[in-house]
Amino acid sequence: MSAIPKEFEGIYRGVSEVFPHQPESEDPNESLLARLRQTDRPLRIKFGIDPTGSEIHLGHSIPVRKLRAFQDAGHTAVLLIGDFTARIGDPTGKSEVRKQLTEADVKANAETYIEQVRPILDFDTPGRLEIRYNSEWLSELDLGKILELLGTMTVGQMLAKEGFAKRYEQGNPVYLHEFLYPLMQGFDSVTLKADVELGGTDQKFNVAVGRDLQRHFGLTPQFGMMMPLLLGTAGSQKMSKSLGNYVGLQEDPLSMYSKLEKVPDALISEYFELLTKRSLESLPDNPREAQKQLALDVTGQFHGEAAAQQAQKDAINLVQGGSGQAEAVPEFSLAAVNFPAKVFYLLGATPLCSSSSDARRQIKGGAVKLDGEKVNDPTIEFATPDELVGKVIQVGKKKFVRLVA
RNA sequence: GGGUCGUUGCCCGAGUGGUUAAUGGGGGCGGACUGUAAAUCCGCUGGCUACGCCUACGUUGGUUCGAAUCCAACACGGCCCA
Repeated sequence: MSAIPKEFEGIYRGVSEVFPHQPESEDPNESLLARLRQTDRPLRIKFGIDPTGSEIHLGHSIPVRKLRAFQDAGHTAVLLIGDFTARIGDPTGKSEVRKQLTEADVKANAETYIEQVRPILDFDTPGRLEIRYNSEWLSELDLGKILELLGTMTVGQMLAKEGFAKRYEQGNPVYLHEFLYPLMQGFDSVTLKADVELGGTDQKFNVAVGRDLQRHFGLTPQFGMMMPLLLGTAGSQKMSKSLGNYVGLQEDPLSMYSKLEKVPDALISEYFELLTKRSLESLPDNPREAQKQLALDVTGQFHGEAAAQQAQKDAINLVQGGSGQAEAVPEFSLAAVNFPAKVFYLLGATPLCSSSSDARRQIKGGAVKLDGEKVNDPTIEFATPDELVGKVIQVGKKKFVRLVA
């Protein structure tokens, strides 16, 4: 991607591929730059997200941030909530079929998603944001229309999709209704009259189908703008909730900061590029310093600078043993615990451990501290909440909770 | 529709009647070390206020003192045939 004019740097930052891509061309259908320069109206930038879970993470935030960059350049962000498609499940990247969700699940998830992206997008400037649900048109499709969609592609073309081909070759099931997914996503682009569709690199096929369908329905095909998949905090695989290596957008400032300040060195510059506006030349040489600035920057985006600063102070205090000094530690109400309570039971009740059995293991593993003092015996018992109120309990180096009445 | 093989814990994948909550790997978590990183080493990785009890190997029944392991039916999937 050479010679991006300064005015479009924000739009092109961290992008791995744009297609079609004829940078020399002045044809607004072959070059996104040409389109951006020549357009006489705000472009419609589509990003779709399927509400398949209740929580989204930094990986999802990348295309959303890109939407924001387009908004800031005067274009219209079209945030598509795939409430209909969520129920089929995007086969992309899956080695097996995703389980189907109920309508109620999907609806509940969709509502939280909008709240979660609120800090990123411009919700206020008129004309800059459009939120749509694809059940609006997909649930209306009749068989005739569906057949028309199906008729635009051959099985061979479908099998060109990496995921399908691989599963098919490995003898894993590929269901016919999965073939509909790329077509539905493409039809979304038709309905929304998208000029550009954003997505992770794994979405290239689906976005390309959108182009084909738009052409089929007599529209100008959209551009595809693909972004790298964010690697998870452990550094080896893509960020994903099921792999447990994610940073959720809803996490409290301290957890968010704590996770980000220990991302592997190898990921620091990529995180900066994809999650912040910092110029990569301005990053400090000292990786420790870079981690801190990264954590501060990203946490600040979601919680405000003051909260991020506080999280940094708290993180330092907590780790250096001055446990009680931290202020913005998330609270956990002891009202949810029956007394007398043993530590492991108490800990199992907090979000720090997944179960009381897990809590026991963590204690045995030497991971647990109460107000900075290591807890060795899982069966220590507290008769009443009184002696616990105000204390900070922690598991490992980045999970803390303050006990309150 | 017929034949045949298969269905194991987050994932992959061993296990073919009795120390099997189930080998191993991946992933994750924790500890040591370090820069709260990486690499390396070590531990943990069903549930239960728990020295015991409960639930687990597609589902439901059956055989047996005893089954993830044997039998039957069903469900789902792969391959071959139609």
